[in-house]
Amino acid sequence: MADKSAHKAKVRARILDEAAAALRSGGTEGLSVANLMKRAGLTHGGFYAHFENRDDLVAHAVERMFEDSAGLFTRLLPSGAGPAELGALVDSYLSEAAMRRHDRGCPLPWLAGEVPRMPPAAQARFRQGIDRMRSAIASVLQANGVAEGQAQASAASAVAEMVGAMALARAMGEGEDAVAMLADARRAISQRLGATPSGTSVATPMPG
Amino acid sequence: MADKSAHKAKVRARILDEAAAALRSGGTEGLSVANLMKRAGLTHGGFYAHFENRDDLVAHAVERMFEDSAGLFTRLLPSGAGPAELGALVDSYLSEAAMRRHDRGCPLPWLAGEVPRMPPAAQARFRQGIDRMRSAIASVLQANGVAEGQAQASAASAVAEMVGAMALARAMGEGEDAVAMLADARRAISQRLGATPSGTSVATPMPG
DNA sequence: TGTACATCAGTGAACGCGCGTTCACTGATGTAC
DNA sequence: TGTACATCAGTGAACGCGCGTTCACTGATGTAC
Repeated sequence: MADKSAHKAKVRARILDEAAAALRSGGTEGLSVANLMKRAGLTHGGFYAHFENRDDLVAHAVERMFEDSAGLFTRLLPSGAGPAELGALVDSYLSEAAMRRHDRGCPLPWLAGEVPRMPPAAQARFRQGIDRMRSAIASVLQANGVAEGQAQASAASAVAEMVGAMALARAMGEGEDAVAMLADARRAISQRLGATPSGTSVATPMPG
Repeated sequence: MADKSAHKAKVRARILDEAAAALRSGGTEGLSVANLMKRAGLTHGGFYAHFENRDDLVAHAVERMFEDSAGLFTRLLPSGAGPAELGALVDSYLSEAAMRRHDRGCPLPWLAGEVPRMPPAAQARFRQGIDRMRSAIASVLQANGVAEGQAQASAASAVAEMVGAMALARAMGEGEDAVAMLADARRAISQRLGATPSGTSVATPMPG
């Protein structure tokens, strides 16, 4: 019994990983049950042993996708984080490597525009994901002496530019222009958050 | 003959308007030829008298969509524009009304994430559209004394945050949180561009 | 330990449906004489 | 001006296809005695 349910959990995780990857590169409509199951090494009929229906899968896949970016935030912004950690987060989120990785990472630049037409359960996961990103950044700002209201506003602005810059960089074709767009955004965000970009050795003071 | 081709052009424009509206609210995949033609008051077979195929339509519909935001930029940023006009543009692009209008306006917040999987012709229109937005803002900054490199970088950063903030506001459900997100972005962008928000009567100097 | 039975993840054929595209046609309009 | 013909936007039936979902089934695994 234990072996059986452990096996089922593993298969379910495999399906979700494939679904998350497919959603990123194909959007909500680019994900078909038959294709997904084939990629997971199964036949389409078995899908319904793991998920209620397609909408249920999409909601869980979105949750799975956010685990990637939540992981990035948790890893790079431990408690006690300051300008250097914030700078590293911004640089990491907006790195060229992140732009070119299409199978992993934050779902927002790929899917933000589609959220309004997603099934309700998936919409809820997105709202939660956005909120967590904003809160994580706001907490660091507050812990470093920025007033709450200003910290919330600065964090929201930073998240907006991070998501927008990555979406536009990919829309621009990931070439020279796109790389420049990422660099411009990294610099602009780090500057107004008082964060220290990864490459910099001299610390900039956090605004108080 | 003249009457006949004028009629055809009108019908084609009507189809494109409907397609642009459908793309915004349904994405690339939410647009079906049969549905579109019904909305335009025709039957699906007639579609091929106006467009080569579905991809051809999508490319032209994207072009049509950008005409809306290009119009906004041209209207609000005439030659000789300064901080006040720049502030009005930012406020207008990121207004609550713009967020709630789903049938008109800039296509980027809706579709930026889908661009990488669009047909090549449509991708090209998007790249052109992004470039025009950035150039329009950069020109104003340069005309007001900002050095070229800095003007380009600031404009890119502003466009990224405008697109990201609007996409996230809609993804958040267009409620209180979304309204706050728009306000935060408007303030952050205007501040770093040295622009004067519409509601402000005291002018802030443009950074030089 | 050995046997009979229950569970249930996964199979694969089948369903009804909407899709993009094709095509023979209709009928209003414009042209030629 | 009147008639015969050509053009072509638009019609609507039909096509092949992939979709999400259902369902009777199979067969490996876990449980009961």
